[in-house]
Amino acid sequence: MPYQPEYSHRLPASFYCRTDVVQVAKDLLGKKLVTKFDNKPTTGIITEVEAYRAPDDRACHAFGNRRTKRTEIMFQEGGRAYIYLCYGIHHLFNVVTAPEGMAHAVLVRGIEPLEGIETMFQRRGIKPGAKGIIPTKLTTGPGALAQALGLHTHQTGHSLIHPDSEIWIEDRGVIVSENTIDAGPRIGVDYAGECAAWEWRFWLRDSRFVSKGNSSYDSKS
DNA sequence: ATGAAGATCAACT
DNA sequence: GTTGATCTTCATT
Repeated sequence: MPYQPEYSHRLPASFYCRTDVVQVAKDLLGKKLVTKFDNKPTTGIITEVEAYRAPDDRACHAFGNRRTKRTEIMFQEGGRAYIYLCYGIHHLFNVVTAPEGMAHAVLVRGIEPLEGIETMFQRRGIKPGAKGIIPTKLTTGPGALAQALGLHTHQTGHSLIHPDSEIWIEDRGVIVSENTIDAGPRIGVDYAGECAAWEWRFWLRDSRFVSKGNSSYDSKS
């Protein structure tokens, strides 16, 4: 059944705990991702996501329902952060979905910055472009976005629902119709056999803050 | 104890 | 288009 938006609130458990992670991934587009560390809010609209699903998805860390210390978090009830280190450098932020026992997650790959942009530039170690145009590299790509929002592996497992948590997602009432969403294969999962071809990457066609595969917005300074 | 691989990015040529 | 950085996790010895 379709999710009913709630305005001006953290997305509730009922949003995250649905069993169709592909649908949840699409529904996350247009939502507002918020972190508030050290009383510095940084926020942005989610523009690009990928779905991962155990047990049948070979690209998922929990493929075959493999439980390890790292993947354990994905088996918990939806509405938590799963953050892990990639290539020894990048902290990738995922949203855990589905009820307890189903290891599903959505990787957030891009946001359009809204608030706390100064803080994001500082964390990223880059400067604003000419005329105040925000360079897409500020928050495009999962490693970049996590750095801009101050997300780190030590926050893995943190709740997105609990009123005191420092990471959450809001519905601002942005309507994303199906025909403004594009889909394609996930990035960097060529090793995953036939699963590599699944079109479980979704992005807002009209956003600049999308990592690749969208030729009309590539590499414009 | 050891080694291989990885849901990436930036700086090159 | 190619490559180096950098380190945790997991499987194997």
